[in-house]
Amino acid sequence: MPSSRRRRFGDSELRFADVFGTESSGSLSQVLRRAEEEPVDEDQEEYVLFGTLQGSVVGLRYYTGVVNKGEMVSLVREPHNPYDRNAVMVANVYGSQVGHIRRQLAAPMAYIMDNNLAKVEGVVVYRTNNQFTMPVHLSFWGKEENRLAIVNELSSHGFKLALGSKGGQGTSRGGATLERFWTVSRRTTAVPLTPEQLKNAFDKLFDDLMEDKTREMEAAEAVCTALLPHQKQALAWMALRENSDELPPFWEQQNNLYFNVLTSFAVKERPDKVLGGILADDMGLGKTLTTIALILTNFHNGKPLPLQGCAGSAKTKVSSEPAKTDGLRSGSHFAEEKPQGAASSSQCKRHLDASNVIVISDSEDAGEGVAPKKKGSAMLSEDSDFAAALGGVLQVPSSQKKKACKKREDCDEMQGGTGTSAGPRATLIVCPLSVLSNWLDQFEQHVCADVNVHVYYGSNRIRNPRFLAKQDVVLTTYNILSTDYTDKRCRPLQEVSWLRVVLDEGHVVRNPAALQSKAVLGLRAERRWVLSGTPIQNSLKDLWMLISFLRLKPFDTREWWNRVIQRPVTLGDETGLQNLQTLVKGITLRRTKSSRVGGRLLVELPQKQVFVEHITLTKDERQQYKKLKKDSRAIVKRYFREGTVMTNYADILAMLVRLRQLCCHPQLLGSSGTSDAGLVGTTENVSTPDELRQHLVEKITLVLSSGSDEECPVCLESLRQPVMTHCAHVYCKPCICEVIRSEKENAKCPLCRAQINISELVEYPGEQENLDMSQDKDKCLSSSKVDALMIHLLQLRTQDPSIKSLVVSQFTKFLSLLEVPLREHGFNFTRLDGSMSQKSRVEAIQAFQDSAQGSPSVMLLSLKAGGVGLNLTAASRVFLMDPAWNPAAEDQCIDRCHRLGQQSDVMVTKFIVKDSIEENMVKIQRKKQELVKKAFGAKNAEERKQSRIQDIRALMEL
DNA sequence: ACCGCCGGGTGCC
DNA sequence: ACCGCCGGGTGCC
Repeated sequence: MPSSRRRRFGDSELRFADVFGTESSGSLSQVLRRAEEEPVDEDQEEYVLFGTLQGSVVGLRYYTGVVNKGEMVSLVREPHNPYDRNAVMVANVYGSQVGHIRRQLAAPMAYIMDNNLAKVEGVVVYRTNNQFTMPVHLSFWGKEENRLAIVNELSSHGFKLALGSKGGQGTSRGGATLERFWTVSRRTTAVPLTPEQLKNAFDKLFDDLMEDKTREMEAAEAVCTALLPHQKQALAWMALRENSDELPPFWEQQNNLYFNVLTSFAVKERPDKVLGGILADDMGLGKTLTTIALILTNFHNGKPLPLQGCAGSAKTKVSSEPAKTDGLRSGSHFAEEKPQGAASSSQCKRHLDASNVIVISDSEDAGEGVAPKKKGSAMLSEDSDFAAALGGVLQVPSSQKKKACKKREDCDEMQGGTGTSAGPRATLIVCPLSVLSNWLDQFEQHVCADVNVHVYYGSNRIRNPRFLAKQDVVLTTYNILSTDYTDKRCRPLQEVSWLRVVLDEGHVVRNPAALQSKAVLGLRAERRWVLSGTPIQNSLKDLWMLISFLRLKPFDTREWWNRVIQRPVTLGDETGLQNLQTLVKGITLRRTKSSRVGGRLLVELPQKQVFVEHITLTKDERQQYKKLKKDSRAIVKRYFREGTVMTNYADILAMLVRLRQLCCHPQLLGSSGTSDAGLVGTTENVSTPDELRQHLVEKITLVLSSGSDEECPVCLESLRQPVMTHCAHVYCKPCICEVIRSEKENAKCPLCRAQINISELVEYPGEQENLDMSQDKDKCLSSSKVDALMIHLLQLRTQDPSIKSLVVSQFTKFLSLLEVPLREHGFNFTRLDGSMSQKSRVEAIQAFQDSAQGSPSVMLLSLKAGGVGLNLTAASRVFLMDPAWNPAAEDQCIDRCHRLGQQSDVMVTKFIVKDSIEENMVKIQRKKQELVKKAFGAKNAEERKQSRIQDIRALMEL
């Protein structure tokens, strides 16, 4: 850049230098991403193509960005440009500025873009040999209602939109006249698909993902559980993905350039490798074990993790912050109860005996760099630390031990000392709290070497990045990750350079606006993995987060994802679908329980049978139910009449809860349950702020104490840290706080648009065990449902006392009520619910899984307690006491025992009260399941609201 | 830019 | 000479 020009255009040059200068690529992505964080980034699914326009890009000679024929460009408004506040900048896929839109056209475009009337997308369809300007093909996308405004604005500046032909194409060809300039080979023309075809295509997305992924790999010696064949395949594939030198999907090498087939973008530098991917195996196929095996086996180029091992210990060493009793002390009890090396050294020996003891001789004379002859030996010989790790057990000559110890100590002085190189060592695993203990269990169970697993959790967690980097594995939760992220001053997880980051249940991260998403995207790592049985939860949009996390350029920027993948696919473009499949295929391994390898089932599970048992209420129960239903209906009817269903949503939910409770047991309603007072009052007769607050606390307690699986209207997930607004709507605390923060003083409730602010939010006081319960013990009445359950349990005990059962309810209070008859009949039982500490959970699970005589035969389980990873295979009977809103939650619950390791056939009994709200719920469940099958996502806020209202009608039979 | 536009030089053909 | 025409300088926003 000549200095005269720099002076001349000083202001703007400088600013661009700031934005683009520091990094060679990706900076614009950040700018774009920042822009997209603003609320204007609505569902583009409703967008239609208004038309196209030929424009020109000027000022090419001032910028370095290049564009090839057919390449897509992005258009970015530059409201602060000193020469023209209408300026529209043009940038290529990698974010380098190419030029500006000519000012005459920039004027109407600025208006359109600033008022969010349309999204304008550019493609440089052909190039002239003009070095100063180039033509750009602009397509205008937006909501139908804005069409007129756009057409008017353009025509007032003398521009006219040409009708867009064959819309949809991400690599938009726009006007038919331009078709001939399109040279990149695209064989198929866009043929819209029917929803049915689309759905099938989505299923197919994961088909054929097995091919050439059947090679097996043995796990490192430190893994002492024998992997099943399909797990060895997954391990081989994962290691391959981590050591891969391949170009990411859609990149091809052409001469000395790297060319992106989809965006036509070419760069000299090789695009960053995408190390990692999505392990999308079905639940129960052992994603956790496979990942543990990966961590231990593939530290560097297929070599195992070098383990320190000075002492004679050979077990997973779990550490967490010292003593602190705030809720959860994951893992610490392992250390307390089983001092290092004591418990499992026998396990280790067993393992070593069974595998190869040649280890030592090999490791001594193999020297450096000898090609591996057999599994294990080479890994050991090439890494003295690892040999030393085993040495503790195998009695390596003491000189070698000492040497290894010394080395380890030295390494500890360096940040993230690895024992072999200066590169990062630690793997960060982020998981939902519910499966955290499962990870610890699995490390404990499957690893027999000295692996440092540090639990980063609890208020006294060690916020020291240097310390964290030195661990082998750091386990934390999404919650901690996002909480830390809000503290700008101390974000240890963000500071560490991880060898590997694993997102367990990765689909929980799907809303790009959520804090946890930002935190996840900010993590630094060489390799990235997403574990999820259901990578696409609701819609294709969900996948973007994951792709973005994996940094699959250029799709980690929302614009390119939308243009090239999401919109073409949702518009039914077959090419778009093919592209999506190629993309997913390249980075995903998915097998289901019914997948077959070489004609054989991947995993043979015992049978599962589901029975529905209809319960008839007693005369008394029926009468009570009828009365409550009549009163509730009257109130809901009134809301419908007044059109205030949404504003009184919490009240309605509370009434529904009461009806459901009554189906289970009258005592669930509590003291107020028997009279009209039990119905929720309106806020009208509440005057003081204190009263209002108290009132809201009662409401939120009523709505949530039941375990009703309400979703947060912002993140669409199950509620996390639920809070209630003054207008009585429930959200995740972080979600609604984020809304309030971004909207400042004018924050409105997303559901009813009432004014809200942070100080007025009412927190959910949590599950309180009803105290009168214990006093009522003796006069505890039974109920039809309780009786039905007891008949089953007693029968089972006579039939075969070793059979274990899960008794599941959403109402923890109901579980407490059930304890009474269980005790009366001398059942030994355990209990697992959300209010329990991590420690007592683990104890409950262990006790239940124990097969010894006299071990508990029943587990009282709250539906949402314990996450997906929970392993309750000791049970072969499941009693679902009450239907859930979300049928998937029930299935998940059943799968906790119907999974790998289950020895017997599983029988599930669902109790449904005849002629009650429960039957209506089942109907809705069924309908929803069909909907999920048919329409793929595509539900916007309004549709969701409508469907909720419809649900209420159906439930109340209105 | 093999353009458009601006402004200075110039002035029959 | 308050025009036309010529040719050099110049050029995104």
